Amino acid sequence: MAHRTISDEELLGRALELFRTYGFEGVSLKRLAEATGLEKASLYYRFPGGKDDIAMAVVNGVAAAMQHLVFDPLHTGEGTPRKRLQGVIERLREFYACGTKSCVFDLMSIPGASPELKASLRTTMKAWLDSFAAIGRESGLASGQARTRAEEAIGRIEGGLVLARVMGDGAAFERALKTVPELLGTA
Amino acid sequence: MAHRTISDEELLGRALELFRTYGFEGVSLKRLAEATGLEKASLYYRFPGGKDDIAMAVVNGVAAAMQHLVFDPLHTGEGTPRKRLQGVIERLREFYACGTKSCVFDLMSIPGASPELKASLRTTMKAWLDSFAAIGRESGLASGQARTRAEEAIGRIEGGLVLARVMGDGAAFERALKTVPELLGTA
DNA sequence: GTCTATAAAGAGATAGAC
DNA sequence: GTCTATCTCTTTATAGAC
Repeated sequence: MAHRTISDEELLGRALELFRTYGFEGVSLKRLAEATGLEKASLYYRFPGGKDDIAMAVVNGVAAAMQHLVFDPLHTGEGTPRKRLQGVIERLREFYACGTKSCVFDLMSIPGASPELKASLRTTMKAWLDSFAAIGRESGLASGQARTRAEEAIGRIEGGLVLARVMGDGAAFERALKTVPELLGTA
Repeated sequence: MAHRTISDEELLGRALELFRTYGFEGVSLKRLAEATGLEKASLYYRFPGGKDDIAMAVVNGVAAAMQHLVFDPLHTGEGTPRKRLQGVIERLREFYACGTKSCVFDLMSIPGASPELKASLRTTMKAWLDSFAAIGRESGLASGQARTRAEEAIGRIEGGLVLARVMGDGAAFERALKTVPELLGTA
């Protein structure tokens, strides 16, 4: 079958699912080709840098997703901080499929990934910390405590995802999400 | 050079460092051979199942390490719960090298690892949860809350390790460790 | 118990047809 | 813009010498 085109968005979405499932090192071009319905050579045409290039595009896509799933609604959205944070938590629950899907920050931040990729992950993580700290301040926390609590909340979420993966049960992630409003002062 | 023997303990220690650095999929037999000073064929002689076999032995070693670094001192050790937990936290700090080393529960619990390996990780994680819950109860927490807090503490530790890796700075792990005594009621 | 050598499969990468 | 074909290097795994 010739010319089985697939949009960049669809392609990168499927690549994301592979990377967050198998980890950076666990994803091969063969797997990417099977998941996208393209041959390896076609992937090289669209992403000349090969796997690193695709992984970078995936991570940039995640950064964009975090921007409009989390950062924008928290910062420029309507309603009380409490309501905005509730909405963000709902979107995180969906993004991580109730704890059944792992975090790309976790599985792609290991050696083997390019320095650029790791830098992008770090930048997005910083933005997440800033975003949660801002909502904490808006809810009345002092600046220093808002930073501490933002790290605590994100740590709980990431740790909950690890626990959920190890235990084979998303419940630990759900419980972690529940602690976030109190940590950020919107409970 | 012939017959460059290495003890199982030393061999598995070096393998552990590889697995917790590069993840399960990122470790090849070539890397294991280089790190241990043995040829690949020698590794197959000692671990006939190859990489899966070595990984399983590594994870069993980690289970044993957790037993005498964490579970035994918490359960049968001397001193107040507060003192025992302090000692355990010190040992965890050392085991994770102040947040510069990742958690084997995290990096080895992905597809690619054998079901037996994942089962062993889960069993050890359950033991960790039980151990922290027991110290919480001993410190006066109600049974249900002790379980919740144990998961919270381990989640914070695991999340702190993920944050430390992503940010390239162990500080997030150190801050996570600091929250543990309060969570378990020994602060 | 470790070595050298090698086979077979998988991975990354490119050339050239359509 | 995707395909088939191919090349090289890596990885897993085994056979047989010492």
